[in-house]
Amino acid sequence: MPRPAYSSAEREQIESQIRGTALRLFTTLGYRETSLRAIAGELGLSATALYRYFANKEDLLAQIRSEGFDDLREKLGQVRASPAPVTDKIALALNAYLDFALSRPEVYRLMYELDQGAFAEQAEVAEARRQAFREAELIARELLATAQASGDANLIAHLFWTGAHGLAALTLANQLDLGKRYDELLEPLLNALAAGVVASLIHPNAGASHDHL
Amino acid sequence: MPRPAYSSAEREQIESQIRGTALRLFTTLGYRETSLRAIAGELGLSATALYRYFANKEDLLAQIRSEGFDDLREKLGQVRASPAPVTDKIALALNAYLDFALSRPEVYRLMYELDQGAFAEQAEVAEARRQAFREAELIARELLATAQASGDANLIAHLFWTGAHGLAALTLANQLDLGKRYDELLEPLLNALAAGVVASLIHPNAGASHDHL
DNA sequence: AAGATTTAGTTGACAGCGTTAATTTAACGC
DNA sequence: GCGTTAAATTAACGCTGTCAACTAAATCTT
Repeated sequence: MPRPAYSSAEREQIESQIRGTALRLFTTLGYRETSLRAIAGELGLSATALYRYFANKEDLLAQIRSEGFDDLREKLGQVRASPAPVTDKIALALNAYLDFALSRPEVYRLMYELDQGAFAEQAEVAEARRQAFREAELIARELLATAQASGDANLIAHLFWTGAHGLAALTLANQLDLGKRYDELLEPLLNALAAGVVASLIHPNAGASHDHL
Repeated sequence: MPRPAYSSAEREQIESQIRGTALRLFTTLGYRETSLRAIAGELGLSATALYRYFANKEDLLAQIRSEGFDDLREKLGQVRASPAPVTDKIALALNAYLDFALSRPEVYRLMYELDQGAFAEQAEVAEARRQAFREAELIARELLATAQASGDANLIAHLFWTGAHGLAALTLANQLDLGKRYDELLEPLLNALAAGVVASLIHPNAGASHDHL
């Protein structure tokens, strides 16, 4: 018999090392500016050796993305499982989401902002993302049940997700003109978003809420 | 005296042609996959000739971005100037925003999703973006004045912008799990967002609106 | 008419990229 | 030591953005 292949444990460890180095360089230099040669060099390998573990550079990125969505799901899952009153969980989840995005900006950017649309999202990534979204949906469902209100949990989750991503993306892109008022504005923004989510629960089909004006 | 330089009109026309070709190729192939040689080739020029009109590829992108924000500003400006009741303008502006993003997806992507953070946004682009944002702020101000309510127009505009971008970005990235229910969900989503914006007007510092639960 | 001067554009080259094919090195059973 | 198989390397390909050196054209001055 021939030289044995690495055990799946060994293999997974090597893959994890590569992912780790890649992520660190992606974070430092950006995805496009990081070369396979640089990643491999840090590990004492040649660039082409990486092809034994990843189909290509894009596949390496996909694995990092999936890991990111897994982490996000876990964070949201913790909020869902927390003993906090259900009514607070939307705001808590928003905070968790923002926390995640801001504490690991390049991962978040990689998760959302690259090449999307030009190529179809890889199935593995899409699945991880769906599972993370699922957590938001479950919180919405719990909220509906507790409030004994009728409403579309999926719609609420979408509103949540939309607002959270918008806030995270613009913050990361430095496109919120908050300037020095950053801290004073971020919290009201979060609260207003949470209020909007809750409002959509009470009046799922409400228009511009002319009853308030 | 020497050979005269192109008049600024001629120059602007050439630059505009380059931008147009570049945008078309960016839209078709994506920014990274489009080479300067390809752009120049379509115009019957050599790649290096482009350097007479743009400092580099990134600068070419910046000009396209600026144009995009200019167009967005104009669209929002039309909503602001429209004879519609002020209370509808938030929803109308959201629609205009989404319209813009979805009708020119690659431009929108270029405006928001590339390299941001790694490098500082170019001043020219930042200015165009601020002016577009200004339109949202002016609508918010008008809304506040008409309703004779107190509130932070800047905060409202940020909430608007956040929601609009989140919705646009996720839609473009195909990351809204709307599936076949797309049409049924997009409108409620838009309405809920608009309601959230208005709600934040009435209670600028409201929490998770416990008075509703 | 003949430079001189300045702009516009081209040609050629460079280092670096992702990726493939061919090859070498290493680890095992016989 | 041999065959066999896996792991990793080396060499190469075509491509990229960009720079330096050059040519072509157009105008003014003499």
